[in-house]
Amino acid sequence: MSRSTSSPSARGGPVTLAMVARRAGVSPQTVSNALNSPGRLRPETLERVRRAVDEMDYRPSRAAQALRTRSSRLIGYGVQPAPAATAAPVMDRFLHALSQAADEAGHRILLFAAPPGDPTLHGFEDLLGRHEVDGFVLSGTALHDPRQAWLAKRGVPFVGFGRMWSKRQIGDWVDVDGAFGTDAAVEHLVAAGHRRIGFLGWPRGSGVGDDRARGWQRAMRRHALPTRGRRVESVDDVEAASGAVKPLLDAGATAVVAASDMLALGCYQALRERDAAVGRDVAVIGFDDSPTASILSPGLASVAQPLEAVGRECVRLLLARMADADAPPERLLLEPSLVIRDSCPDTGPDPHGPPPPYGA
Amino acid sequence: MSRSTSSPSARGGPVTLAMVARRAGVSPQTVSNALNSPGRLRPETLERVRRAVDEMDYRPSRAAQALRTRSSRLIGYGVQPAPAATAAPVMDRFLHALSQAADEAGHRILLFAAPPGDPTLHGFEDLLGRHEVDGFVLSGTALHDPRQAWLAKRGVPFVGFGRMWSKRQIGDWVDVDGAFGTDAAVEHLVAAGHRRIGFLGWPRGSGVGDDRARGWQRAMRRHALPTRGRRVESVDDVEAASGAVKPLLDAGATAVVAASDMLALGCYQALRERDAAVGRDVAVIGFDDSPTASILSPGLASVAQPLEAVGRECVRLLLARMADADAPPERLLLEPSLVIRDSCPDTGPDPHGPPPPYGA
DNA sequence: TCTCAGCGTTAGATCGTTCCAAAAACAGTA
DNA sequence: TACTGTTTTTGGAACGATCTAACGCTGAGA
Repeated sequence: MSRSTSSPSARGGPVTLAMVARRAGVSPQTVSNALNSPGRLRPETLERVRRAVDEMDYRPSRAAQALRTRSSRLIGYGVQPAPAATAAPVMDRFLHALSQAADEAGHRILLFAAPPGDPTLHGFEDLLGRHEVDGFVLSGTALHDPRQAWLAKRGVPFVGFGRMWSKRQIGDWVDVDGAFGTDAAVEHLVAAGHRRIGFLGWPRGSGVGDDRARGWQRAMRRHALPTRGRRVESVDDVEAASGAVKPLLDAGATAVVAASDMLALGCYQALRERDAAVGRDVAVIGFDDSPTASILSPGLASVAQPLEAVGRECVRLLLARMADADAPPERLLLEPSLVIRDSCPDTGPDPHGPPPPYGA
Repeated sequence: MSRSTSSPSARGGPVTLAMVARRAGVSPQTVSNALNSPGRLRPETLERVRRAVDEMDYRPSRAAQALRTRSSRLIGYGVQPAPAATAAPVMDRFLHALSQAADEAGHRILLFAAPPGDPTLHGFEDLLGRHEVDGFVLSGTALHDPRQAWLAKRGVPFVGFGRMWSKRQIGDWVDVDGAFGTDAAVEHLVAAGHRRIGFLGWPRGSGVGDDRARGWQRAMRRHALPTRGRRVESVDDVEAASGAVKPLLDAGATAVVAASDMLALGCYQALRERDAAVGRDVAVIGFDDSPTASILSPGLASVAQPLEAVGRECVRLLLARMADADAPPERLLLEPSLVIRDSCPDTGPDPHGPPPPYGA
């Protein structure tokens, strides 16, 4: 019998467990066992049930399963409007990876509109109260984020994309090692012959930004290169960044590592204003590998986050947590990778011409 | 009694309809009526039930509701990795708007990984077979997209973001009037004094691209401006676009309307290569108002899609379709808006200097 | 011979809600 | 008072799956 002729939508309601059981000549529970713990059935019975399931194109009703098992197999993800414009594509790729990983594990991602910074956590409360989700994936974790503590207190499984920047760590998380990324950027620049490498970061106090600054500093120290006065700050805005980076350029930096592609773009603008060429005169490396980076000219070298891996790991940790609430927390730091483009050629700084003044 | 003390998670299982009924001194059915058809209750009874619901912080179980009503109140959305890099933020904003609108209507968005161009439509089949979703929102509709026909044949409610480009129209959709956008762009350029306005589009045959070309052509004709030889084509890639636009610039175009921000960026690059200034020498207008557009320098004027409105309307149409499967199809064309930035100054083309040759 | 554990299977209850039809309460008329 | 008709309320049966406890059967050990 072909699938199409016995298609559920063709006639009547959906195919139920009981219908399959009748056809296979067993009880409904046996069909359930065939699907959930096939080891309990005699091989020939199993085969008979399997055939019936297949012939009737039976699929268990999610609603009934959810009611009975008290588990919806749904994972909540609160969507916020992307704060920085360049961050949107990052979240887009992450969401896709997350959805794919969840699907493969028999779960799905449920979106809910999370008003940014809603202190009442009303959305979470609602989803939980109605048993709509089994757990949450958090992203865009801020410094004093109340969500982790709130969820942990109620014993709700969750995993964060982004570590906790406060001292007290709560729950599982997956994060990208920003320091590793900027460290690698410096390493690459040094290998290309750069010595005067500045850092264009966000204002201190943001966990992510400070982390990225740390990697630059660490690598500079390792190579015995000075860092004092070679770090400037700006909010994530092209104009502001363009202004902020000027002191670095004035002091003769041959390379700039930026905490975001947006900041790197400010660097582009500052260089253009003084008729310097990005890449040839000054190397620039950004962070996030946003779509903008690849379409700029010259292409912006950037530190790319392994978003597919982050999505996969988030799902893995969350499922592990749901399976065992008392397991010790797991925290994962993934390594980003440096994407080299024309803004950062291998040739290094222009060796001829008197080196301009640098430093105090 | 405060909410916190009677919180469901505090002790025992969840608060059920029966528990509320016992407290209010009515039957479970009456509580259900109080929530679903309050008009049937005597005002004082209603008030009593409402108070009990409130005091116990009761929320109906979605699983049980879904099982009984055969409706999950979930809307499926297949996430594909964004094809063009610059398109990602567009989908991000759309998804947020969609989620918000769905939430407000008491529904939620369920993501599922849709392998791009999967002809088996396996994901859809699975979601439907298990009654996981009540309907679908489609996006990224291609020319010979099989999804609409497939869904329509089975009577599944759906709405497309993007019209159908084939002759046969199926189902409801919401789309952005691309021709209106490029028409408005030309209109703006003409008002600023431009006459030699070229169009940098995608290769013919893509519905979206041809639509955007049509608006340019329409506006040019209206102003009795020639279009022959003033339209060039390129795939959505900066390098390719940069090469493709050269003939237009060689012929002395003072303005270029592009079918995407990516193409517009190719135009930026071509102009930079010949030391011409974007905005001053040649005006450029892109399409999509991607984040990249706003952070470029000079800022790229672009046609912005009303994504929030599209999301809202998608949900509205979908709910209407779910309420009445036989209603006549509704199709909505929303107007994009022109975002003016420095790439397109009001002053128009430089009047001095001999006009370079233009045309065959 | 009797007991008992192990095996694959099954009957019956259960999850929390809504639908249906019938019962109860109420109001208005004869 | 009895009768009719209209609210308002309620018991019982689904919805479709899974869980628990127990079924009959076989074979090993006492």
